[in-house]
Amino acid sequence: MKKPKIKTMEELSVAIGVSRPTLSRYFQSPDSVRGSTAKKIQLGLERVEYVPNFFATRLNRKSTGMIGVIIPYLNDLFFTKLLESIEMAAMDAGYTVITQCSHSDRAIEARAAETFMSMNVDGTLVVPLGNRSDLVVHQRLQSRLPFVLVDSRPATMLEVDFVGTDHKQSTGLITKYLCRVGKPPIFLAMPRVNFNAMEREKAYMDCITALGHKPVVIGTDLVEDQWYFEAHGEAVLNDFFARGQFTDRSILCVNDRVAIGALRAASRHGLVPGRGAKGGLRIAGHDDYPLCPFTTPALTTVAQDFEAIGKAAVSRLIEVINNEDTDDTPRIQLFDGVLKLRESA
Amino acid sequence: MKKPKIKTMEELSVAIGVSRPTLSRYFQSPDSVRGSTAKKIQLGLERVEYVPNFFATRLNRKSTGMIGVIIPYLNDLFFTKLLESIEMAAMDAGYTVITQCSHSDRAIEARAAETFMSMNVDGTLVVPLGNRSDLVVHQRLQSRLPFVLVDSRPATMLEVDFVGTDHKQSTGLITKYLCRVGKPPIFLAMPRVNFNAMEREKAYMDCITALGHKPVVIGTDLVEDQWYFEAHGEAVLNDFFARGQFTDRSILCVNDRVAIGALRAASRHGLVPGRGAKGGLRIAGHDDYPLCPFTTPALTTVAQDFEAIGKAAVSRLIEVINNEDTDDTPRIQLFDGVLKLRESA
DNA sequence: TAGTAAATTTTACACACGTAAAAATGGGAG
DNA sequence: CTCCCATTTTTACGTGTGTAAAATTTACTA
Repeated sequence: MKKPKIKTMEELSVAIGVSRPTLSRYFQSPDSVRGSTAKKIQLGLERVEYVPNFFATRLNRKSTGMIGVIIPYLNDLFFTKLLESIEMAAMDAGYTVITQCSHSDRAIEARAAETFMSMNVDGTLVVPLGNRSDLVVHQRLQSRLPFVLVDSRPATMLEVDFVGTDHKQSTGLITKYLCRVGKPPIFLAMPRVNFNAMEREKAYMDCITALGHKPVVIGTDLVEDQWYFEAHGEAVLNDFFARGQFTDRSILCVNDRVAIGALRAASRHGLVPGRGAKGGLRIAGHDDYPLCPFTTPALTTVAQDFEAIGKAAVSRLIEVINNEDTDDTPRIQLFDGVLKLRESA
Repeated sequence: MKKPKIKTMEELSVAIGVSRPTLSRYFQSPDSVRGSTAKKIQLGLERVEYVPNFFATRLNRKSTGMIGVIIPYLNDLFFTKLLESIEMAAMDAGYTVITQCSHSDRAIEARAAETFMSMNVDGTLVVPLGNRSDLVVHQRLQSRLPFVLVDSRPATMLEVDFVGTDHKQSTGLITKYLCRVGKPPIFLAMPRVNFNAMEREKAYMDCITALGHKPVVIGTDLVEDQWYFEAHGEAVLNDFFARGQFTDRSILCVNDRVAIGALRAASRHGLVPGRGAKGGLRIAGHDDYPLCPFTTPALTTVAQDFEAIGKAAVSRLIEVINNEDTDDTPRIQLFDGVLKLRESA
């Protein structure tokens, strides 16, 4: 049974026997037309194939009901989790989410911003590329429409609404834990292109210094392509282990993906990191990447609250969209990390 | 320096001193206006802040230049890789990609389809939810606009353009390899909700039978929530290993995520799977999940060609969009898997 | 320098729907 | 049964841009 296809509301209105504006009102809220009319329209809609035109719908409306989300890349379950929570929250609030991935490319990120502006999205959530982002683009976006920064923030955008993890707290938490159960940890870092990575490195330094230990940071030089975190972790530690260094230390990795590489390096050298391990080697990460429970040994880490961050970002954005913020000071929301003790440390 | 914001092309045209349609033509192709005029417009654009309205732009155009992509869920690096390749290919071809994730929910998937139809996208690429998809929705989508199925296809949609992996070939490849180097493998499957999983299971059965061995399939019952593949793999094998079963067998897992769980189960029981391993235990997967090189031991698997699949899907879709297909028979493109020998088998 | 063909710019209408204001309708009270 | 008020429906115009056809300009030739 093929229903006749109807392209415009106009045609639909003659087909059903109601005026077009009445249909318009019905689609926006079925309650806004008389019950008998609503019923008539419903019946009519069942007999034909019609979908309203998205563009025409939004063209002359004050609000488009869309939220734009910019994500730096997809091949990372952290962003993927975050995005999931954002999309769900936005959907629940009745918004259509348009996600654009910048694929680690500032030009693509800029284009995404342009797209959002031209689409008149009600607001944007942006997870920046790190210091590869074109900050001018972010600034323009921010000055044009409701804007909330998520997960990571450029040093030049401190006066903007932000939702993320309190890295000082989270990194401090695991640093202290490691100090408690073994030798003070060294820090396996990353090339300094990522704001969060830098924040964690700094938090480690502060914490370990405060505890009276000497900080040791390794892995800040670029070894592999910078987005292959696991490869980076493995490569760096392979070098050290090969020279017999750090084989009996606690190693705090800047994030779980680096830690997964670290675990790999350890196993290559016949080392088994763990809490009560004989050698004293311990490896810990940060984020609670979904695969942590399944590594060998299972990775001890600090969990970021993806769920909470996503939800908070969306609700803050909606607040700004609705102009519900009383004052002008930027709202910074930082969520605590939670220790996830497993086997590796 | 704040540039004056200009909202419409009309305003822009008076600001620059050119007629509005001339601007329209300029934006669509700067070459289509006289050089001197183009220069004048360029200069004007540098002095003001203007972005054309996305909706108005597409409203009265035959082609919207957009491609809709539906993905079942994001928390899986396989889909993430595939999506990346699709987005890049589409972008290169000059299309704007709108991605909607169905988040394992048929209602969300249906809404995404609706959105695409109302946006008049030029075509859609859909990776279905498996047998949880609302097939009526897919059918409607397919009958309304250019449509290519990717990665997995419902048994009821065999007469549709499709791009994916040749699971018979890929699974056969690794099955034969395992038979060659050790005992004939058993197959660690999944609850039968996923078309690819079912195809691989069948391919295993056919291949192993053809080789004169008796097929053994485990893990078809639902143990954990069905999208936690790793947990499923671990739980199933834990049971068997605890009973001392299959500890000296080759185990072919339906995919790498399940295999990661399997590796975990092995290590829990003090088993070390591997090529020349003492016990005879071997574990292999399917997909070449990006983390395979970093598991302990590194996972032997069959690689799917994400790159090729994504590109082929996009270029086929564009072909259909441009009506370049000579005949009416659906075009099925299956890519071969490639053996990735690492340590685990 | 005038005339003509080609290229460019304008005019005018179309796109599909939102929405305020005007007209019509329905229901209830007297 | 009639009249009036509250809803609902309709009329009419707005949204920002695409595009075919008409008008103009440009470049070139004779």
